[in-house]
Amino acid sequence: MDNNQVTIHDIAAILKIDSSTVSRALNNSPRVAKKTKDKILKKAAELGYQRNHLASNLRKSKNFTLGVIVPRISRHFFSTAIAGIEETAFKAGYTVIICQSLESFEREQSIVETLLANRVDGVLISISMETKNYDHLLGLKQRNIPYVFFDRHCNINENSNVLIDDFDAAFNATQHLIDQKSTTIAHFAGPQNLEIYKNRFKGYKSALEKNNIVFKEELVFTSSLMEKDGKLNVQKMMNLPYKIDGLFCANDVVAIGAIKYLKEINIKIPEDIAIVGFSNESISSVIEPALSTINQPGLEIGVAATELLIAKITNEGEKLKNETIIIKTSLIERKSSLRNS
Amino acid sequence: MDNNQVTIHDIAAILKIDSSTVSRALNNSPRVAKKTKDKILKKAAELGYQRNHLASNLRKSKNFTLGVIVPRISRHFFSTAIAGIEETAFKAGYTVIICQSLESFEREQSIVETLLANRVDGVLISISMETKNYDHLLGLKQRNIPYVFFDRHCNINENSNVLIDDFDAAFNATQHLIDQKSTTIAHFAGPQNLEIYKNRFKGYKSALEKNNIVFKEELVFTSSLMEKDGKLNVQKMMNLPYKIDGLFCANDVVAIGAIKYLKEINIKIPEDIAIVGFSNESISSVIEPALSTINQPGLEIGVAATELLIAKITNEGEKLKNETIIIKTSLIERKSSLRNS
DNA sequence: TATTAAAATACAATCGATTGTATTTTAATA
DNA sequence: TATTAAAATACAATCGATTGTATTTTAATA
Repeated sequence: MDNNQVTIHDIAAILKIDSSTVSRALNNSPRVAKKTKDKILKKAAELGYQRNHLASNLRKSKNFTLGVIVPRISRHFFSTAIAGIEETAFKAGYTVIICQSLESFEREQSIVETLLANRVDGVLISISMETKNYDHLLGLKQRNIPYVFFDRHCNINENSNVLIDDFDAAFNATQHLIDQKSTTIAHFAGPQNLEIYKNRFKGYKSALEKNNIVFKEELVFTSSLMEKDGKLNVQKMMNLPYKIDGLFCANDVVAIGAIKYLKEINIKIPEDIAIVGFSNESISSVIEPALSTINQPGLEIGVAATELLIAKITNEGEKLKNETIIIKTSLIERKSSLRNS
Repeated sequence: MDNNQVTIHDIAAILKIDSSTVSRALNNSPRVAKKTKDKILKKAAELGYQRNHLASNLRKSKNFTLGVIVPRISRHFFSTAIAGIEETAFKAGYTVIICQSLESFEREQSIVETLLANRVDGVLISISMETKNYDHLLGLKQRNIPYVFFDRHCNINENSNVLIDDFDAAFNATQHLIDQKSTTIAHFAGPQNLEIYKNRFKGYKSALEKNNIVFKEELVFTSSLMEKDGKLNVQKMMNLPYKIDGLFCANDVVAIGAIKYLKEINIKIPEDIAIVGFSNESISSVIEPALSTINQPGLEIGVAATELLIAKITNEGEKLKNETIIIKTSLIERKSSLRNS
């Protein structure tokens, strides 16, 4: 099968030298004389030697494999994050196993089990909407396998995370709606067991307070943020005795659902109601009116999370302290919220 | 590091039995007595034994790793294909290395090199727009590493492919435009070095012929099918001395670009010009008017390609003949082309 | 019961690289 | 030149599982 793969033993035999010296030379050990090293490297290049990672990793009892758990690969944010993860991991010599929870807690649990069975060296995780407890991550802790949350993290302490400042972004989004003369602003919130949605909610609330707008519980509609939820939320919203003229959505998908339905029932965006979403999915610049949203740099988040994870794996001995990295977001102002232009 | 991982030797020692017997029992070899097998499996379960794949694969000199080369992970079609690939590969015990060519031939070449260095057991590839020759795949052939093209294949024979019938789909799309009373139909074509775009072009042409519409070279605009190309193509198209009332685009992205610009210059879709795209990206149902398109089932294609590749890897001895699997597509009729409703 | 074949198990080498320890070679100093 | 320390290299075990061959045990038959 592996027909003519060159090994260190082939090189050793040709040069009449021990394979341990060849190994050390290829790893640039100071224990090998410069002259010998050169000779070995030259011959290795000549024969087209390529290290057998299986053997190397077996000996070092390291897998050079990372597990990645995301809700859904095909979401634009996650696919760009994965691009960053793959690239960073690959450069550092790691292979990546990508798994989708599909927002199911049960699936997420079994994925963790499988990753453990595959002896990953570390895990990147963005938890599902159903995830409310974290016992399924204990196995990782027990086996001393480091993990880093990205985007959808959890609220237990002593974790490493790569996040955006959801509170801040939501605050800015809401403030923007207020700046555009919205006075009665609704919020389509995500599952409140997830920190990110909790913080987006808080940011919304805080912006209202700061502008002396009374917060009304009835204006908050919590759902799984699917497109259909956008329609359902709008229907409920329309039954309220308020003239709602602003809407901050916890993601773009639910905002798109809302826009589609609002147009159906002939409500003008942004004149009657100004809307801001969250995440900058690619659909958001295409819908009409184009959706204002928070840009969430997936690639950058993926890269940072992977770098942090690898640092944790590598410096395991020194017990790298837990770190939380915050990646900057920005508000993209589009037609769905711009009343002045 | 790997603190308390149980090995076959641990089980062997406890049961006072040889590790080779333990290995055979765990692999359900007929050489081990049922009674012994049961004893071993029970103890293995009790100790939470998990096979060390590194050791196993080293011995079998197999990597259980597949390489995947796609132009861009974040394209909806590819991200869903990857979901299918990951899942199928994982079930069969394979890990997947995902690489993006980003439509660059140079990058594609170096990716193949890296995959070789990583000793993948097989490769799934959807070639870049720049790829015009296939010498970079010779290394795979030489080392007897099977590969399967999916979607973007190439025209050299003796390959395995999982494709859609681009000709047929394009024919149907064009026929649909004709059925909707289009008489002068333009085509936004993709790079003609790629078979898929060649076939889409041919399908378009064939539908015209069948309906006795004279094919005009000037109505074909070839580009890289980016969004900006949509605008550029429309500008060129508008300078022609024809009243174009139908447009078949080789992908959705260029169609979206076209629609956006056509709206800017106040041309009515579908009344003035009916449009059909290709691939069913998620943006296509969101644009207004919603874009008619060809549904290209990414997940299914990914699954089929992976199954075919693994079959080729597994039956290497028997030299599985090259196979081309065609996955069914369907025309999704939306507002951008429906004049009758 | 003795003999023989078949079944079950043990032995030992192996996949390829790494690494602690032992040995040899080289260079430095008396 | 003889002695000693340092540098370079060789030896050998190891990571954990697999697999061909040898040996032992069991069952079948005379």
